[in-house]
Amino acid sequence: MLVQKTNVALCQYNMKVMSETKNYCYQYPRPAVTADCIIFGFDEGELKVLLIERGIEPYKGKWAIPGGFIHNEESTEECAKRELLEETGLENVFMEQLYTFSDYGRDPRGHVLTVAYYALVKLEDYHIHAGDDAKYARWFAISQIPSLAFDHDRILRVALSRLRGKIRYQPIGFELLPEKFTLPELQSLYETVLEVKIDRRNFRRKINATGLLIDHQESVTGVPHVGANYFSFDKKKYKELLERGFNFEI
Amino acid sequence: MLVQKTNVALCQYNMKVMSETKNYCYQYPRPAVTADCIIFGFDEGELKVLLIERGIEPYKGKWAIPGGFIHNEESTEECAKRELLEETGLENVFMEQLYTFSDYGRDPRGHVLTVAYYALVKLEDYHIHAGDDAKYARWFAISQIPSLAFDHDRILRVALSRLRGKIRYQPIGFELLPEKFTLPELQSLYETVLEVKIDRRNFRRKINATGLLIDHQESVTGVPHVGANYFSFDKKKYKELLERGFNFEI
DNA sequence: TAGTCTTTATGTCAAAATAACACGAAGAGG
DNA sequence: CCTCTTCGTGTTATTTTGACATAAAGACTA
Repeated sequence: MLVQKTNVALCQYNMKVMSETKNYCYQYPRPAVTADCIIFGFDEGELKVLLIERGIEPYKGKWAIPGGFIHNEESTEECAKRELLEETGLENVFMEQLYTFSDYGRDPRGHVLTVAYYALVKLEDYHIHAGDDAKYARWFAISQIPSLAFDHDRILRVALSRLRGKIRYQPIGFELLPEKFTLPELQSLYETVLEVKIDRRNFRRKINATGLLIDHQESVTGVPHVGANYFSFDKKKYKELLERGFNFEI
Repeated sequence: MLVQKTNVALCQYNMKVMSETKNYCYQYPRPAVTADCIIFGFDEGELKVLLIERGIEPYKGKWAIPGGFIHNEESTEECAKRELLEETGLENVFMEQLYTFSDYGRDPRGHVLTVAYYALVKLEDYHIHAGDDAKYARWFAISQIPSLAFDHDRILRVALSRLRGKIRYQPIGFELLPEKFTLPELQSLYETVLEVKIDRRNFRRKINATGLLIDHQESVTGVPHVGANYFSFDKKKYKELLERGFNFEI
């Protein structure tokens, strides 16, 4: 009788646990899965990253890369896009998978596998949408990143190295500039990301050689010197060239 | 009393389920996680891939990329290495993370997230160790790959495109050749992987310019023509140059 | 043993790409 | 109107690339 009573209590406990907190049971252990997204921006000659301040444990109060656990039946890419939208209000930005981090011990809550993405945003777009969660989100210049939660320092380093490697061989730099930009801006972006100094004339020659910039015949005004010309990137032409085996390279 | 009896039965069932088959319960659903590995080899002027024939459902009888579910507290990289060892007996080969696939619906068993890796093996090593599971594993030339289980066709395409992109900018081709190889062999590898024809003299000039080949002053014998010289790749020197900012490029 | 066959190793030249370099013009502000 | 700042442009020397042909060596055969 005692046994039976114990069983019943245990059973009720099991039921409660299963129905309220642990509905999802598997034969083998599974890591939890998150998608995190390093969001790069470029402003005032500086490469920046959007970080959020954690409001809960673990690492409460620390800065971290935005991200979160995947929902049921959601792919990591959908998750990363959803998180980006929730955190910044941004949609339809350049986003690409970066790397998957799965070391046991990278998260104190247990085994957490994180698929990291990186996004490149035009800060002009961001200014319009910011607001909602803005209290907890902030742009940091690359040179002024605080120490981050989890292994996010490492993720950021990987993202930076990917960005540096990729910007030379694919026209992703334009994703960080306004729709219309000047050649000095573009050059400054390359110099900043790659940490090199480039000769202005040689840079222009190379860019022109691609034939992928549309000249808007329109200049910067209100500056105490001759205003630079506005250009935009010819995405359509690039796609055509791509299909014919063209390789972008700066 | 009836309720109580029912409860007890249910409880016992719960206990059984939890202890025997579903020990691992979580508050939110989690995808299962696998690590799969595309194993490339190069032999007789052909790029090859090691596939295994599935012995169980789903896709029983179909060819697939080797891989499996991660164990408790295991990282995906450890898992990929373990699977590689189990399937082929190979250790200490070049292996790199490729991409993570997580679309719901890519596996009929439910939500399965796969972190794909690719490995480059020297077939001379492989011949020594092969045996155990060899009945179910087979090398396929890239041009003769059958249709594969799950979304493994897609994974293979991604791996091929990564290999093609990377072989030009990093010295990974050497991982596919024996320790000592000839320049004609190396050229044939590049021609095969990149699907281009390269001028022999220009190729040699470029390779020599890197200064990364060690000449073994030793030639192929037993061929009805002048034997090609053996070289090996100077890994130590490459690492030194890397740290000084050197960029490998063919 | 001389001839044939196959594949290796090598150098030059023309064309293209890159790196280095300086000055005049335009706009704003004092 | 003078000054300051940054934009836009062209030439030359150097380096890199791509195209191309011939002589020598080893094995087999007649």
